[in-house]
Order: sequence, then C-alpha cells, then structure tokens
Amino acid sequence: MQHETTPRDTKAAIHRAALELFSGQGYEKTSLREIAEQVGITKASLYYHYSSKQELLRAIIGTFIEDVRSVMAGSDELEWSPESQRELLGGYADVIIKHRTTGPTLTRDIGAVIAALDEDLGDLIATSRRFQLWLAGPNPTLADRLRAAAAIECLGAALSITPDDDVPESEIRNTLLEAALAVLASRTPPTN
Amino acid sequence: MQHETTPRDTKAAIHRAALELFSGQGYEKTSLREIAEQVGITKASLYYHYSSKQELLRAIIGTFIEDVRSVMAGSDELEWSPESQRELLGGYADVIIKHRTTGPTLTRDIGAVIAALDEDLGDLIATSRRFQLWLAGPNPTLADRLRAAAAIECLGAALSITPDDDVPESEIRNTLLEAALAVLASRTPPTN
DNA sequence: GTCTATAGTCGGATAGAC
DNA sequence: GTCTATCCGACTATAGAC
Repeated sequence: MQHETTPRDTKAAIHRAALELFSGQGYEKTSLREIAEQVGITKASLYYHYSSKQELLRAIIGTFIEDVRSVMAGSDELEWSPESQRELLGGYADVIIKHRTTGPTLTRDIGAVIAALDEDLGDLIATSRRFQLWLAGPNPTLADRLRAAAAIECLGAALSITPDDDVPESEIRNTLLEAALAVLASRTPPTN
Repeated sequence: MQHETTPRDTKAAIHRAALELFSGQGYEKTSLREIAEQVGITKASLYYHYSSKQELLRAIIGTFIEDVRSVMAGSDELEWSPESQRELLGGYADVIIKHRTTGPTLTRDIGAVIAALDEDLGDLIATSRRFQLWLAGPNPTLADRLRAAAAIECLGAALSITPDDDVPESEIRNTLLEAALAVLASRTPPTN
C-alpha cells in the first residue's frame, strides 16, 4: 500500500509493450519514446527499469534463448539413435511453439538480436552447430548436413502461423515433427 | 576516354557495396554514409544515382522478387499433379539458389523489404498464398497447408549455406528438393 | 519512481558551386 | 557527376528537480 501502482507492474508492462511493438514493427523502428508512451510513462522512467534498449531486447529474447540452448545441449549428452533424434527434434518443436509470440521479433530483426547476444553468441552458434551435426546422424555426408538444416527450418514454419488460423498446438507439433523427420529420412533421390 | 572512371561503374559499385553491407549488418544498421564511404564518394553523389535509400533496396531485391513471382504464378496456370508439383517446387529452388547472395538481406530485414515493396506487396502475398495452397494439393486439410509451408521453409535452407562449405549447387538443389517433397508426402503420423 | 529538460549524435535528404 | 555545406528530424542517454 505504499504506491498506487504495484512496483513490479511497471517493469512487466514495459516488457509487454516492448514485445508487442517489436513484433509489430521491428526492433529498430521502435523507439523508446513509443514504448514509454504505450505504457503511460516517459522515456526517462523507462531507463530506471532497463538501462538500455538492448537490455530490454535481451530480457525479451532471454528465456527463449535459454530454452533453445537447453534443448540443443541435449545432443551433447544423448547418444544418437532414431529415438533420441525424434525426442530432441520434438523438444525443439516444443520450444519454438511455446515462444511463438517472440517469433516475429526474432525473425524480423536478427541483426539486433545478434548484437544483443554479444558474448553469448559464440556459445550459441557452437551449440547450434553441434546440434545440427548430431541431428545429421553418424558419419554424415554434406547432403546429410543439408537435410539436418532443412529439418530445422521446417520446424520454423510454426512461427509463420498467423493467429487467425487457429490450429491446435498439438496438431502443429505433430505435423511439423513428422515433416522434419521425413526430411531427415529423404536420402537417395528416386529419379534424378 | 571522357572520364577516368566509366560512368556506369559508379552505379554498379554502389549496388555492390550496398548489397555487401546490407547482407553483413542489415539494412537499418547500414547508413548511406557507410555505403558512400566504401565506394569512395560522398552521400550527396549517391543521391545522383539513387533517389533514396529505399530505391537502392528495391534495386537489390527487385530481380529476385520478379523471379519468385514468376515461378509462383505458374501455379495459376498449371493443373495440380505430382509431376507439376515437383516441377514448380524445383523452379522455386532454382530461384532461391540463384539469388543466394541476396538472401541475407531478405532474411535479416524483412520489415524493410516489406516497406520497400509497398504497393507490390499485396500482389506478392496473394500470389504466395495461392502458390502455397496449390502446393498443398486438392482439397487440402489444415495439416496439408502446414506441410506446404514447411516444404517452402525447407528450400529456404539454401540461404543458410555458408560460403566456406562449397557444396555444388546441383547437390543443394537435389537434396533440398527431395527433402521438400518428402515433407509434402509426410501424412498420417505412424505412432502419435 | 517519475518527471522536465537537454545534451549529443547520427540519420536521410537537399541546394548549389564546380 | 561529384563535391561542400547544411537542414531537419529522431534517436539514445543523462542530469537533476520533485
């Protein structure tokens, strides 16, 4: 009862507003003035909660990055097998679907995201490479690695679902997971 | 022998420099000052050749967009069949591979590209929707449409090939085309 | 915690001399 | 065709009053 607005609400409101604006019009095109306006405070107050625009972006993508890293890191511990391959790919699908709302921000302003990741970027790229390689199976050819990349792209299609097509999440998950597995299994072209 | 530099060279040099910088650091983050600096002229001179930053972007993505539109428009004329499906998907793969260098710019700053397309955007989206729907086959379910989206994403993996992996383009094409077709054929999950 | 005010920077774009 | 010089606007960020 010390303030008329609960202290933590403002920070959360900023987070929400920023996510909305970043998704809608991109990171670069969104100014702190706009965010502050939407929340109903001024730019200066915003700086009390987040010390820079980048830190705000980091706060938004942070949990997503953590989840992705955690799933990918599974490839360092699990032995490759068709079953574990399916399991990890499924986990990856889950993470993408879970963070669907963050998707547009990530997709539209990769450059800004990369800049925000800064020192964590190296780790993430390395982890991602290992994941992709693991996914390609034992003794992979170049084509196998290409297929692994394509399979990952497949799951990214979950980000392209517009809100008005309200497909249940479980169907998105199953359909795309099967699609990704089909990609991995698509060796030796039948005709060409 | 009228000038020390051939007249048309400057315009081409600007185009090259812009493509390089846009790909490397994104459209928004690249300033006209940087581009001019790299070419060895001033900002003002740049405006002699391109009347705005957007027009420069349009020049870069223009031929790609035209090629994509042209391939997708094929779905308006061809009757659906497994063969025509394969043919159109192959054509799409060809276009993406051909314009691989433009890829990063397109991927990284979708927002700017959309803004640059402006009045052509409506057409392109409509064409793209029809293409995706056509690809999903006759009387498609929601899952079929999802698979069509995923198949298209698959081919996008061609954009993620780093220059140092020098896989021959024909192998990229065949591998990804087979992968995309596998996605479309991945109906009725075996277990779930 | 929130405000006003402002510093300081950089962006895109134009005018006009050469 | 290229330059110098300059405009205007918007942005991030900080200082300091309340």
